[in-house]
Amino acid sequence: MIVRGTSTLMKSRIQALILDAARQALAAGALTTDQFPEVLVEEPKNEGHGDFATNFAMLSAKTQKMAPRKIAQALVDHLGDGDGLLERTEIAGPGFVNFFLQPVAWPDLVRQVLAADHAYGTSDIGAGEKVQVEFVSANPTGPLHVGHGRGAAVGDSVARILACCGYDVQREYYINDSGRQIQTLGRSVYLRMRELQGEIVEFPSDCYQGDYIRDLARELSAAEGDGLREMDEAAAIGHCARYAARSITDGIRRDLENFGVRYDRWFSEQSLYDSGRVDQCLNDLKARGIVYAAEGAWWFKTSDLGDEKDRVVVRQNGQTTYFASDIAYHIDKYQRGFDRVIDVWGADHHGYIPRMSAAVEAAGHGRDRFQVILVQLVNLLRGGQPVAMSTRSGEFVTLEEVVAEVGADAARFIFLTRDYDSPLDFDLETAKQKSNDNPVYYVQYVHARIASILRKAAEQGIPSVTWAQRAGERLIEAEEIQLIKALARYPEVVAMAAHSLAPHRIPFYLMQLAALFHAYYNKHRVLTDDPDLTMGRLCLVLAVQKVIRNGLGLLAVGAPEQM
RNA sequence: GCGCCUGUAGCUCAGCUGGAUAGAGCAACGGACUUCUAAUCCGUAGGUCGCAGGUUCGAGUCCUGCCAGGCGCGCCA
Repeated sequence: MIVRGTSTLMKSRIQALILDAARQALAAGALTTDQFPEVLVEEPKNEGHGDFATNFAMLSAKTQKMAPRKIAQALVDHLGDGDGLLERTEIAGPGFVNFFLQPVAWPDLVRQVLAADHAYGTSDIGAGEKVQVEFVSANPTGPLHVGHGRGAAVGDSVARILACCGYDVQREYYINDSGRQIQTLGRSVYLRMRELQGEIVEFPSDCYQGDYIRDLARELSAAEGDGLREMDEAAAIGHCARYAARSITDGIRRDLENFGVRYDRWFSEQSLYDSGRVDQCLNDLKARGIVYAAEGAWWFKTSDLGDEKDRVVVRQNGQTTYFASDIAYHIDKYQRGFDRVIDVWGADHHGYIPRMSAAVEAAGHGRDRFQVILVQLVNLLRGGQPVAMSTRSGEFVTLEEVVAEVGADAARFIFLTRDYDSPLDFDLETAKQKSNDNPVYYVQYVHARIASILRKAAEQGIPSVTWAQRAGERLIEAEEIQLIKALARYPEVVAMAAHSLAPHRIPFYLMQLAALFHAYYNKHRVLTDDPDLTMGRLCLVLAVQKVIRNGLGLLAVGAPEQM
């Protein structure tokens, strides 16, 4: 793993030392085999256990056929000091080797952070792999609600994290602008228009009930009501459908932009039909016997590929199902050259995964190239009380309303401060609070506070913060070393978030870093009478500020200069 | 009935893919502002990691079986 700007990062240096010691020990006959496990280095929770520790000896016990503590001893006996990096080592517990670093080894990391700046935390672990992240993809039949907001925050953040780690990422929104629901949308608008024109119409319960349908009807009526009256009903409904879908899609795009989310591509489902790719795909699958006719319909043999039963792709009435266009869509994704496709779905769609995976596999792509992030549902609360949400009745709180009430930063942070595998209670009152119940401000406050220090420093005649060895050497307080260690961890946190598609690691890391900073701030002054000490501390807090900014950037949350 | 997700402090949640004495915030209690922003900090208290087995040097983490909650199980999307 190459982590830019941190190739001399402590952990990898320790790993190298351990591996080297193991080889030396083997050469000296102190070990029995070169079957070494992966060298795992961790930071012990307990400070008494050193700066780093490895469980190499325990993991090797079986293959080496030796007692763990004896292996540990062999390692320690052949360990170099890493050019003065190590102060001492010890063997502890069942066979841990604990490493204690020279305290002076840490401040240089501040220099590295400052030098890397925006690039600190970026890496090449993605190696340019082409990844597509498709998220939200809500049907253009109504405005986005909070659940979509969670999906948007997760999808966008995953994309940012992957891009940060050297993946070639594309964000895409799939517009379901075809099919029966769009017809229903058109009919809903059409009927509301006739209502506006004074007709008494019975509005069916399976039509979209929300007020936004009336708004659309009003707009359309004002713009081209006359023309529509002259059309026959079917043509008018079709026209209404296209108008409404386009208008709602525009609204969705605007809401997402206000939420900090931009897509590289908006992909139309209808375009798959227009270009004949759905038919082409079905014919191809029929030719291969994967799609077969039965009971007057066409079925996909998903049961051969792990699904519990076969699925219909063309109904008895000749109409395709959504599954049919989804197959064509996903095949198209791979044809566009993506090595990996990530779909972000609401948890209520989880039953769809086996058949989609089956389709991807049938198209000749490995299952590891298709990943679904299932985002659990959002319970919207106000002051602890559930807020009624029902798409059917049209009574729901839209994403736009939530963003207007609590702000995009707070909303995004809350969405991302929970594992998407867990359901989320989103309390509007809590989200508005500027307290520690609402950690986005806690983290942003660090950035603002440091900005304030830097302004003050400039007033006192220190216009720029520049690293100097003798200044860095003054960073010896325990809180300072702790802060630097936290900074050192950042690139790994990002890499891990990318590897396990776990954006929530970023906010948790930032909260931890913020806590260390606030504690430091309360205990020590940055601006002192001692120029070297002051410069050393300015370097440190500037490095903290940069990491906070970089981290918040992965969440698309702002880093304010003042609050 | 079957499948997926969840179950960790009073509440909301982490727990780095199996490591050493399980953490944070809120709420509670007690402290700290003539100082670079108190949207902050320090301290106290709070636990049978849903339950029971199993795997091994070692389990909140992995496997099995239960229990509870959420979501799904259509020729709907």
